[in-house]
Amino acid sequence: MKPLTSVFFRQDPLLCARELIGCRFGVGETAGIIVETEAYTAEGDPACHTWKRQGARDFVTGNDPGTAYVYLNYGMHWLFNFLVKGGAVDDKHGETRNGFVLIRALDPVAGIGLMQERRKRMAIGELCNGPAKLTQALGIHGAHHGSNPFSLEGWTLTSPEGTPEVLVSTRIGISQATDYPWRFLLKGSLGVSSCA
DNA sequence: GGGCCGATTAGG
DNA sequence: CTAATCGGCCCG
Repeated sequence: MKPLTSVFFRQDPLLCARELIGCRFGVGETAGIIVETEAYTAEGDPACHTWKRQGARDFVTGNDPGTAYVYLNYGMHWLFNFLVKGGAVDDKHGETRNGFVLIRALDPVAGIGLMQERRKRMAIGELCNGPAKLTQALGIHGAHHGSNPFSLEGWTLTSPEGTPEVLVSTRIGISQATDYPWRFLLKGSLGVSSCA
């Protein structure tokens, strides 16, 4: 139940993605428990934007850990990531990298009426069970790209109560590096985007 | 400038 | 199963 700070995003993206499971993510009057994440690493990961895009590589070098990386997919869907920069510290552990954590699904816990309004009165189970659904439900869009979530009015991120049980699987919806087990799920949650 | 391809979603 | 819809990248 403690507020996370940008220090949380100074660690390896895989650890970060795993530890975000069970955290409460709030934007304005809406909030949800994070139940599905995916890690992407800035180097050695063909599925990461940094693999092809100079702009993504510049984003990593030019921004602080925790910065929001928001991008438009299929010309219509905003997807939300946290920038993770483990590379600057903790070198002794060797496996520390830079990258991103994609938030793929939430269990809605607050502002459900507003979420339904934004999501065309969709059923509760369909409000945040996908990476583009949750940005719509929370009101996240391109204007948030590059901003620091911890300085945005009304944004909160707090650690779980207790210790969540986390499941691991391969990432979905991509065509490169489909065998990396870098997708994390809250055990028992029905809110995940698909499979499980 | 043109063609192609997405970290997706809602609706037949 | 497919349409929707647009920014990046890779050519030429």
